[in-house]
Amino acid sequence: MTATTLTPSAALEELRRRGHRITVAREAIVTLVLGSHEPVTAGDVQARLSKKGKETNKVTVYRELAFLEKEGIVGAVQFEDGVRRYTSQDGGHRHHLICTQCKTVSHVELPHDLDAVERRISKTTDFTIERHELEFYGRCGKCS
Amino acid sequence: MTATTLTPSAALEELRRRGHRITVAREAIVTLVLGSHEPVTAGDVQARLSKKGKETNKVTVYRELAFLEKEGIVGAVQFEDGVRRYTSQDGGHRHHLICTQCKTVSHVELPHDLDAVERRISKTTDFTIERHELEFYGRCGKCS
DNA sequence: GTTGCTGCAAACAGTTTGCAACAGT
DNA sequence: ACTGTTGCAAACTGTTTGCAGCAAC
Repeated sequence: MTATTLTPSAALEELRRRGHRITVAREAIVTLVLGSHEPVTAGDVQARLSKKGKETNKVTVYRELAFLEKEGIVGAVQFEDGVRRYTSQDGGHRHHLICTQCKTVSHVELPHDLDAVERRISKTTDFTIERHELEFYGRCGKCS
Repeated sequence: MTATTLTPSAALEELRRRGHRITVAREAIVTLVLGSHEPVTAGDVQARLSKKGKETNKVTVYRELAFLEKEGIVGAVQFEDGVRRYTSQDGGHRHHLICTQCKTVSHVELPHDLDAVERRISKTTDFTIERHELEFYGRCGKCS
């Protein structure tokens, strides 16, 4: 459900509707993150903007990414290097396949997600699950 | 399999057998981490040592934890705050239940772990899974 | 013209490194 | 006495905060 792809322009329009300003930096960052297939770090974002001649202060990048996350435009994940990564949320919840060699991140979607596992935990503990985070570490096709 | 509990003294003996020295700091840190039921950060370790009157430089704590991980005495995990945590590895692989309110971490062990899920991924992708990391975020019994 | 957004400097947390002194064997 | 281990200072990375100026509306 709600697996519709959020385009950069739709996202910007939604932000404007909510009373936020559409600045050069905001537009560039929204476009970049929503257009990327892998989760990107603040550093990635700044570097890619810079490569396009759009120099942006890193503080602005951090603030903008936090803002977009708060507004629900992008999602955030964190792997074991402890660095925050941002990504589009198309297609709902994803699990990550992280190559320990080349560090590339790809996705899998599981048909029933972890429904069975979560049901079992609800039954055996008094913990109320809100969400989960699942990453697989190993070797991608190119590195194995 | 190999769900035997590793006691601090057994761990220290093993380290000595491998030719490492048993120093005051090493003994204290091994005992502390293996005796803790929740994963602990380097900061936790230093604070608890300090509370016992065993002041230890934080650099030593970091180095010792890294050493113990390399030697396979303790395991490391990282949640979404990006802080490294160390824990005993008794009972093999664990999944974490992290309360978003009180930050307490507890464990679950799943009877067949994620075997079915991993088999499915092996079948549908060319990724070779070495291990996985699964955390559930939500509310613990006390906080719900 | 408001006021949200940006950039700079500076602070901050967690972690790592270089090197001299020290302590376990 | 050898050399692994420690502690101190200092660097380093990722991230956050305070504040004055700017730019989107």
